[in-house]
Amino acid sequence: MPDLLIRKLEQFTRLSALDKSALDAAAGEKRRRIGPREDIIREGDNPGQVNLILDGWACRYKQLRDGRQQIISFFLPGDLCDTHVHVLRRMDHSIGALTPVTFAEISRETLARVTAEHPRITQALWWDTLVAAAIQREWTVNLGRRIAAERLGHLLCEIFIRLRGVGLTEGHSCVLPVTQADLGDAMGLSNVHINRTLQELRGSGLIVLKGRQLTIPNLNALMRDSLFNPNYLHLDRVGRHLDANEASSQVSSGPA
Amino acid sequence: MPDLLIRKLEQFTRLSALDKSALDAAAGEKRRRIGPREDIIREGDNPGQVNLILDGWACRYKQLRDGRQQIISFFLPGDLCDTHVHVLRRMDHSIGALTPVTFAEISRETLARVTAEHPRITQALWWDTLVAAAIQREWTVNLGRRIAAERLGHLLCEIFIRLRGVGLTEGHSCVLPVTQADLGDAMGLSNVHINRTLQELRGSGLIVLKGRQLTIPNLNALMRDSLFNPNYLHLDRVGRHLDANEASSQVSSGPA
DNA sequence: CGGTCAGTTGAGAACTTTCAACATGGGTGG
DNA sequence: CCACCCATGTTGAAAGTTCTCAACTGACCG
Repeated sequence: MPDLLIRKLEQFTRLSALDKSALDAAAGEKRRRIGPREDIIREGDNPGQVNLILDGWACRYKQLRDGRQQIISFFLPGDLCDTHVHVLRRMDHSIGALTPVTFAEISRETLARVTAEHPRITQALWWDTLVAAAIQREWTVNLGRRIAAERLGHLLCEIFIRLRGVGLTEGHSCVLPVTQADLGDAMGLSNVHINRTLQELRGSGLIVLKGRQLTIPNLNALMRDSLFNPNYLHLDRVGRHLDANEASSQVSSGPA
Repeated sequence: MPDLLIRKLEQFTRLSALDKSALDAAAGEKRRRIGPREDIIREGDNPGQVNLILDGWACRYKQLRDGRQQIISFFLPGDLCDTHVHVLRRMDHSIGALTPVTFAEISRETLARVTAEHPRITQALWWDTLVAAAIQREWTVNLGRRIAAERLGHLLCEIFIRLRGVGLTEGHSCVLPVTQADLGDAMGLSNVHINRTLQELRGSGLIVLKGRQLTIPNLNALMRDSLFNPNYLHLDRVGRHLDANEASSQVSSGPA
């Protein structure tokens, strides 16, 4: 069930029962499960269907010739990978699982049909795509201009808020099922420095991290210290005016 | 004239005379000129029309509370800013001019009409959008995992190849009309370190940089030393099979 | 001619990496 | 059940990279 995707999209706009069942059907077509460190798709492959993460964490990543490796973005449950890559001939990066991952493969055709018939889904997927782009931009700022503690704190804020948006937090806690080396690959830091930075954040009481559970006792404090501004996640319900009526209005199609 | 945009898009697919005149007309509707350090649009503003850079360099950027500043991407002549941001309510970053900039404002409605009537333009704009996203991802890798000399070399390769794609190079040379501080803001480095890194690149004969003119005597050498892999620019003419026939085929609309 | 902006230089400080060793915990085979 | 193994996390110390600060140069402009 793409419950999490639906939940995420409803942060932006309400979906009708029909919209939801269409997403349901699309996500039910084909399902796969892979283990950690396995790839969903590799650099150089021909991009095929769209993948919807149902459970587990995955990431985009790229490796340099000499082995250096950078995680470009995280995919959390409810995230769609690459709604439109099929326009390009080859993947310029890989997508791999960080934990065991269950995902749905949605064919291009199915997605095209769903969006053609459900303008509000189209609009919501646009929002999702644009937010994903905004996250990528924010990572540029994060890697370019924040020192290690801010950078890592910023990432944890982002992850917590994204997970909260799909209902995967409990109180002030959520899972953080990745290794410190993974965090390093994402933040452009060494695993050793990630370790020390986590200790620093723990020491100042900003986070509690034991095993794979992260607790952020005071999210506002962590946000402040990490110079985190949630604007870029665009959680301000642009589509709220659509809530009342089920009929969609003014939904564009095409890239314009 | 959006000649440069057309030239860029034709790296991906051929456009018909009709396609081109439609872009021409769209870009001719409204034109503005601003000086360096002026903003085209600011964080928090309501995104309006789509901007097409006709001349000069601009950038996306973001400022942190304490004044730290990061350039998120460069806009070169022929680049479109934000084909779809209107879905979002507010800009989460600013776009500003680095040099005097002339740009065309294309209204949402105009762009929607052009894409509805010209499927091949739609397809080409998709390609452009996806390449822009790929560039953003590559910057993540660049900031996260390349040391200063590689990072700067990588940027110079990218800029040179992008400018070459719109015909703005001459032999091994192109303009580089930004300050060292701008390069620092883009690469997450201090202006002092940019200065020293440029000297290092000059010293190894990889670049010649005088005034605002950049020469890369041996692009392959700079690419090798910077671990630059041009795949992410997707210049492999995916649409080549469309060249023969003027009629478009299999062009999707909507985000699927 | 003074002022401003961009570029350059030196030196010390700050941040981050590397390397190597050690600790911990869960899982597996004997 | 225990011994071992391996992945992950932790620590110390030295090395390397990058930053900051501050001064100085050169070019352009009014």
